[in-house]
Amino acid sequence: MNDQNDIIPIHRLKTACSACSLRELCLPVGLTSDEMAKLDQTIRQRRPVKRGDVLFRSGDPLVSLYAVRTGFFKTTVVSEDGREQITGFHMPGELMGLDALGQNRHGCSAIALEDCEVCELPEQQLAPLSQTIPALTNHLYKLMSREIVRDQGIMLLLGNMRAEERLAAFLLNLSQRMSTRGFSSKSFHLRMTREEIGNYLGLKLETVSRTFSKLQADGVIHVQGKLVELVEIDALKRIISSCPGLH
Amino acid sequence: MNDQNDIIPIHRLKTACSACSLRELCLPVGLTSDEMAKLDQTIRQRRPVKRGDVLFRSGDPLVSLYAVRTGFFKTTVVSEDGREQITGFHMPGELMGLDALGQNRHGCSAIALEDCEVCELPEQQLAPLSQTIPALTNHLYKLMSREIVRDQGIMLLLGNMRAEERLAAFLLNLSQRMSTRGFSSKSFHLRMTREEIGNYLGLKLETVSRTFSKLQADGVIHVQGKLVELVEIDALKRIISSCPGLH
DNA sequence: CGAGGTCTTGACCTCCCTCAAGCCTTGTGG
DNA sequence: CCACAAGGCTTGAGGGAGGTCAAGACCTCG
Repeated sequence: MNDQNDIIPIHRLKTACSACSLRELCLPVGLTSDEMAKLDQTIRQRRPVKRGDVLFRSGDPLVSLYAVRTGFFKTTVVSEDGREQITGFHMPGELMGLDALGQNRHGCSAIALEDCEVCELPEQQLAPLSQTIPALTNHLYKLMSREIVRDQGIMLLLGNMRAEERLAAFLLNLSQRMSTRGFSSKSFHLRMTREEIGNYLGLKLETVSRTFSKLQADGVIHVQGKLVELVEIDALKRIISSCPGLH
Repeated sequence: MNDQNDIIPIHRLKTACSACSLRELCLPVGLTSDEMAKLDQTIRQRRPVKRGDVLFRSGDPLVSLYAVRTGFFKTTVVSEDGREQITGFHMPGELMGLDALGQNRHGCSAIALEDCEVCELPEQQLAPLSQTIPALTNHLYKLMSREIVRDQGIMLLLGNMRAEERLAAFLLNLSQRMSTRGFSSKSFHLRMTREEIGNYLGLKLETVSRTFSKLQADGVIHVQGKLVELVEIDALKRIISSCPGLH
């Protein structure tokens, strides 16, 4: 049936979705190798993005959806008067640009926090591809839906939590995502500055710094610049689910 | 071609999507009358929901998507330790439950703030319907995408704005949505309590009350219990786009 | 008409912000 | 390879926006 897909041309081995180490996290999830081959044909792989580069800007017309292949991105929204809010940090295997499907314009900007590579799914291919791969439609629904759930979680964090809880939740979230990607869940490099962490969490950079110091003094984590080690993960979890202000 | 759809049975006149006053806001947007007829056949209209009733609960398996037909809903997420965050207030024509498509479980709870009616789109019909009405797939993408953009806007509000700005943004948002539905944009009833407003905006109810009083003292609005009149809409807009804390 | 929920207002307090100073890290050009 | 600049981080001191606690007024609905 799909035997022609069992042999992948050597020269594509390194880039094809079907051979990508992220295929279980990224767009191809749940596709047959037949379907994945179709996907491979429409996706432009391994486009490099330099640190600091803007992949797309809020307001730009939607050209493509982007999957992070390597590296780290942040997405930001900006209010009329210029206030910026970081809405997410994005790791390999995560899709960016879903918020643009509504108006065919990006609602946020994506900026590389380090040298990155992205895979590109042209918007024009989206409708035809959805027709030929019904599972993809469904998968995109799921991804968008998960994005909504994620955002709602952040709303809870911003609306209800104190500084220490926010930072603990942030670290645990990073830890969990690192481990999903096969990295250590206990120690990792932060790719973003204190200011960016603070912006994301609705705090000032000084508060982030102070809270890191406090967590370290409590023996819960160990911080050295951008290197973080989660010493007592359970204690971190206890921080977010203990609620002193609750009756 | 679709002449059978030009005549709508009398007994359905009041309930069919094709005759609904919200059809330009709700799911049917952009559908042909042919397509709308198909939609009409799968949607259960006018299911009543009593004030205080829970339409669906976070964690419930996804049965249907719901469109508000009349009345007002809130959706809430709850953290493990019981903290609640209101993630949105929902007016006629708005769809609820999109966040459940990811895991086939609801990620938030929907509670009626007054006696309501909802229209119900069974989840099982979603895939087949998407096949027969390609425009619907696209429309659902757009709705979900818009939800993401909306949530990002709230993140900006929660992360960056002071109490007065949050409340001004909240009132302007309500005003704009009321006017889209043909109601006055200058005065309306708040269907939610001060506590619910505060929870949504990341403030305490006392702060909401105080801020209402201050805005009234400044002559920008007039509040009498749940009745609000926006006296100086431009002044309200100026509040959110003036940023004293910005350099 | 009374009870319970809702709203307002005051007084006080706390958590986080602001401002400031100094240190550390990183990268660049002499 | 070092010097220096610039950005990033830490820490302290003080202040302010909003939270907390409390009391009383005002709905509204059985």
